Amino acid sequence: MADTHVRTRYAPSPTGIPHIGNTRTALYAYLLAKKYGGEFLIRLEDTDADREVEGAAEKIYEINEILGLIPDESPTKGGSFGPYIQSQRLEIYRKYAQLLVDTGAAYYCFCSEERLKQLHENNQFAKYDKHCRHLTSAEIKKQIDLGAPFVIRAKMPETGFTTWHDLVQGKLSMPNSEVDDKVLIKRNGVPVYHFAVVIDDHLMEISHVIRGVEYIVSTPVHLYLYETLGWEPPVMAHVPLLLGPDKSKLSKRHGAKSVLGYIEDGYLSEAINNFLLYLGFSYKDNSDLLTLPEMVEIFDEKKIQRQNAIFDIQRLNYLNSQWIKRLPSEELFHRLSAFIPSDWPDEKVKQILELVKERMFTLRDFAPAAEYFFNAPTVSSESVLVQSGHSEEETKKWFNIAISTIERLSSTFTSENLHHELAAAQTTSGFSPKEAFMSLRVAISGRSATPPLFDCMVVLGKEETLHRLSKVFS
RNA sequence: GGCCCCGUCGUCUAGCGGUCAGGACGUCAGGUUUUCAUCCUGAAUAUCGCGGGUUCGAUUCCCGCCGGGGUCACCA
Repeated sequence: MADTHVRTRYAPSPTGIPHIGNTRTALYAYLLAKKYGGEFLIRLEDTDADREVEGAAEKIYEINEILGLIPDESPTKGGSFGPYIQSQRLEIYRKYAQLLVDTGAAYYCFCSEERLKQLHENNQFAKYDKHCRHLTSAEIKKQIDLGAPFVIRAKMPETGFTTWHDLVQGKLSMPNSEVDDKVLIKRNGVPVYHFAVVIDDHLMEISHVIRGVEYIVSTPVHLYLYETLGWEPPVMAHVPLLLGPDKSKLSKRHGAKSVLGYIEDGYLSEAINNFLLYLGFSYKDNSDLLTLPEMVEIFDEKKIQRQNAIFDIQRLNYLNSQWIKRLPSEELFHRLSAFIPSDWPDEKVKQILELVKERMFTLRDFAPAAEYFFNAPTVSSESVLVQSGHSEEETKKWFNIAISTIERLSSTFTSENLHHELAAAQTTSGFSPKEAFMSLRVAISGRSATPPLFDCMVVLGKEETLHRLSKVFS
């Protein structure tokens, strides 16, 4: 492979926002191209205008942008093999379709939709009966002259096998008798996927076709087209599917979101990339945190699995929590902006982030964990007494000691000093450390689980800490 | 149903004729911590889908079965 110039492509259809399994294929295509110093491009396969969803293309580009899967050539960026939108290449396809008809590799089919529908009703698994395959040239001319609508079908070989070496699946073989005479050009003159991919992949000099295993069965048609056109076919790499927890194909039903959905849920692009890489791939123990450039480095197409992988959110959570810890504070702070109220002061958020980030699995975990720093919680004296394990009288006394201890700390309101002074006070209070500090914790936060108590007090500030402490029994 | 692909702990996987079948996530236990989380340590979890072969020896090779998946559009 070292002697072929590698060019891969991600060829989505703008029929919706691609789910995460789809994006994994894009990742693999990107990694393969970059590993060999080649190009990665995006081509929009919009040959089915009816299914097109407005804005989908933009979302697709956005996903690649977010993950860093930046194309060298694309509809928006352009390139010397453009246009990269199939609906703008219709003339090109027609030219080659005509060529195929002229050389006898394809033929006109005048069958009505009703006839085809009938065929399907008779046998839902039936292939086209090749009715028009044997039309005489006189019959064809007559129909054409009549202005009869037609489609162009591939004249597939009827015997033998189509065999090829798949980069991830190994040797693959299909009996030609199983292959349908696929429609290449629709009645409206627009090519069908099978035709457009072949033409474009060749014209755009794609060296490796990376796509999901659902395309394995249509590969014989593609290979037939390459052969009759006299073109060298690209290397085929059919990657496995992503399955839901119930082992069925990942779908919306499983909450199969797009990358955009995961970003909204507070997952970092780094973690998503990392997660996607390890789903159906192996590198060490599949838990290393890898950046995109590092992935390019270690990527090995031979290590792509052949079995479908089940989407496991727990692993994504793990990877995300690790990336949250690893990201520089400033960067993490920026990513957090979409997940917090805009009126929370930056400096305070940053302080809290340092305390909270090792407790976060997603960016969404921050706001609930930081909320009480900004809005004083309502704390009942009962909830404090539960923690203190002493009578209200004794607890009040301890709180007064704590309050006056804190008041004595002036310019030295640090975690270390608080710890030192309050620990000393606690020793003579008759309260155990747990009783003493858990009651204070609940008093200032309203909860029994928070970051280290004294750190919280520092973030709160002396005034606010005293205020919350004295409020409990007032 | 035809054709094609796949089958190692719950999950992602290592393994490429002789291994105590290894790691990671998750789970459980312990340690650290005034709490939670992190972190550290340890443990459990796979008769390698089943049944036949081949072989001195099969998770590794072959066959059958079973199970799962894909596909059979003028959708991609």
